[in-house]
Amino acid sequence: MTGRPRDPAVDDAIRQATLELVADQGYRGVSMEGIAARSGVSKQAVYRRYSSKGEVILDALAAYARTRLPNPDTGDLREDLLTLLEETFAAQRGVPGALNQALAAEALQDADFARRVTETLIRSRRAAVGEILDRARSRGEVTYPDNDILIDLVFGPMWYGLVFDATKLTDAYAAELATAVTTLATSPPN
Amino acid sequence: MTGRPRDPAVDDAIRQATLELVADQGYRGVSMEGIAARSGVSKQAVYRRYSSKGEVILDALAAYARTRLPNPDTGDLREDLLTLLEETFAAQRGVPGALNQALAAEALQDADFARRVTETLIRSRRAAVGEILDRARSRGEVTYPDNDILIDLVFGPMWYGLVFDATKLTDAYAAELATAVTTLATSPPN
Amino acid sequence: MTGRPRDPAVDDAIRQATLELVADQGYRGVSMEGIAARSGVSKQAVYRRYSSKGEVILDALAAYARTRLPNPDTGDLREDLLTLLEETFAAQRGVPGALNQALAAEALQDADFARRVTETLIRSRRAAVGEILDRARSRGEVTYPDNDILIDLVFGPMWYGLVFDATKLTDAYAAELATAVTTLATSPPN
Amino acid sequence: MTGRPRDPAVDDAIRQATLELVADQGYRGVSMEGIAARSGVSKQAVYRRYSSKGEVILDALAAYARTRLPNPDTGDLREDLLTLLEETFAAQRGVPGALNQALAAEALQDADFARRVTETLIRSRRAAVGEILDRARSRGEVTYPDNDILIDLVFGPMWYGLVFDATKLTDAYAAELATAVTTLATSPPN
DNA sequence: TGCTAAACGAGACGGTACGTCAGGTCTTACT
DNA sequence: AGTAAGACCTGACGTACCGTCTCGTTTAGCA
Repeated sequence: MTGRPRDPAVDDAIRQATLELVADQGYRGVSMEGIAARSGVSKQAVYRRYSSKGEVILDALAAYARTRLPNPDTGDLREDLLTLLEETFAAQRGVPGALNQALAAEALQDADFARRVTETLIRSRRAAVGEILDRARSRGEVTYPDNDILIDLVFGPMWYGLVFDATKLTDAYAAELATAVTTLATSPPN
Repeated sequence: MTGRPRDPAVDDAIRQATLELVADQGYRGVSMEGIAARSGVSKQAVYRRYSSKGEVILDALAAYARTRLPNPDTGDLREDLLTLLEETFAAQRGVPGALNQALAAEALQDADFARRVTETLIRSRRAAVGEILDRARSRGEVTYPDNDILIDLVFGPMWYGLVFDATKLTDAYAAELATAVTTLATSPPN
Repeated sequence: MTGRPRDPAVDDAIRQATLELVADQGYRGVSMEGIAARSGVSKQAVYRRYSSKGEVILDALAAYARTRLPNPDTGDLREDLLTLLEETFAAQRGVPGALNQALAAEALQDADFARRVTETLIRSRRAAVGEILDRARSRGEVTYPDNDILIDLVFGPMWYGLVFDATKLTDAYAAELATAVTTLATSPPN
Repeated sequence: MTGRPRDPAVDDAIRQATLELVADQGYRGVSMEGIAARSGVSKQAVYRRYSSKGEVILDALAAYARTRLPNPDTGDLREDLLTLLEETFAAQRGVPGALNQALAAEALQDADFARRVTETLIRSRRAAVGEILDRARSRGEVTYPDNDILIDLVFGPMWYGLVFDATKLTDAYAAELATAVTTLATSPPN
């Protein structure tokens, strides 16, 4: 039942090759064939681990996310949001951005995959913002009743940017967005 | 000297086949090969008109957009936004939604195409919201200084939804979003 | 120094699976992978015993041949040849025929293997005919000077048939061939 | 209805590459992939013309055969047979021999293909010998009643040799075989 | 020139078979 | 009892083909 254990070096090589390919050529340049070739690994070895291109990308991205999920707690809502957005946007301007674009491209082609992504990645990112809001709410900062819509307002523009113009995601834009969301969240109830 | 004029029936057949394919099978089911086959037209005839799959989709979508760009003017900001969002979301749940998803998928794979889409489609949609805001501003309703970020907050969540879960774009969600943006736009300056 | 002895049940399972596969699906259906799978034995266990597919087949066939090498001695050349050909052809219409075809296919792809087959199988089959001829020669029946060519005329048509049309190898054909070879062998010298 | 005509240069390149591969590496070295690669042609172009490896080889061989089917007519049976056998064996020692081996290997794996080969190649080769025999028969040389078995005795040993030892097919062997078959064909009826 | 039909090179797709190798477990014989 | 050799199973691995597909281009001929 045991058999030869999977070679961790192979796992790493696949992930590494995926990162390189996405970074170099974007989603268009990524193929199962190409990943295998670049990583010096057989196609079998790739397909044994992942059933599709999307899974490879999702896993590569998850590996990133595992190491650094920002969860600032400065005691000030706007500051927290700003920190999170700046860090997140900074990442989106690099390799993780390309990975996210690839992920989105896959999700657009496969509803099932989209659901998997939501459950794997999106949920935890949303939870991070949720916690920031909840903390601020317990401090009495937040008056807006609905967390969900606030979270959509935080991430929606990011994906909008990723799809059509990733260069938009600057620190300045993070500041504007943080201000807007904070303003809304703390607006006096009518 | 001019030669045989292009057959408009061919144009229509291509557009029609594109719509059908997107409607039936989503972006994954769309290919230049398939469009030609379904429309009963040669591949050459397609490539003579469009340089890529993206262009076909963009054109098919532009044809839609030309006919119905909502620009409500009820005299009330929230009402205007709500109307626009409801109409837009309704469309996104149908064929234009699938087209937009296809468009996004293409844009994610080709930065140049993304720019073209921005200039062709996105700009005019944003302008529509900009006009709504400007009218409200001239009525004294809007206090928030920055139109751009408000527009991002209107459209960002829509694309976010299109990528990961199109069913999210309900009338109820339109209402929540309209409320949120209106609240922010009309929040008292500090 | 000694280690665990090889399990004879494994030997049997391999041979049995090989026979079944050849019988069911012919040479095309035979693969080392398949033999291992069908016999419920690991690939290692097969490769430990045989270095190639050809060796497996050769061994399976040798097991057959060991049990029944016809060597009729009726006191009449034609009768002897007829008996031998009928028995041989009868076998060729069954599993041993499929094995011989597989053997030929391997031999055609590997000259070394062809030589091994010649030394293992072909030589003894030829010897059997050689003895029939020698006995007839000692009775004064055979006048033709060259045994080798006579033996080629006995077996050549069989392989010709195995390659292109195994159904040809009927009793009637055995009779015609026995007659022809006998006629030649006993033809008056000029 | 017309479409672009097939490029004859592609046909030639495929045939040429096939010949080279068979000559260099034998049947084992021949693959559809390899043929395409060596000929500098796409796999599609090969599959468009031939449904299998066997068809490629059959066609390459047919092209050979078309140019030189020996049909000697010296007025003497043995002389005719000898000429035909010498020429045929000479060819078998070269590229056509390797092609014939490849053909046989395919035929052994696919009964349908074997039938096709029989109808395409084998039949005409047998007919050539049949004509020689018929001419001799009309001269009163041949007394043996059955052409078919005589033809089997001519070709059987050749295929026997091709399968297990192609070096056997020398001029000396051709002479022995010609003598044997002539002797049988002209043996006095009993 | 527009248009259809089909060929073409390129290369990804998902899969199979080859022969090898790495981790375990189990069986024998020699200490 | 302890140890070492080797059989054996499971399953991973790189290599090489398989036959199919789509892409974007090209070539011929009809309208």
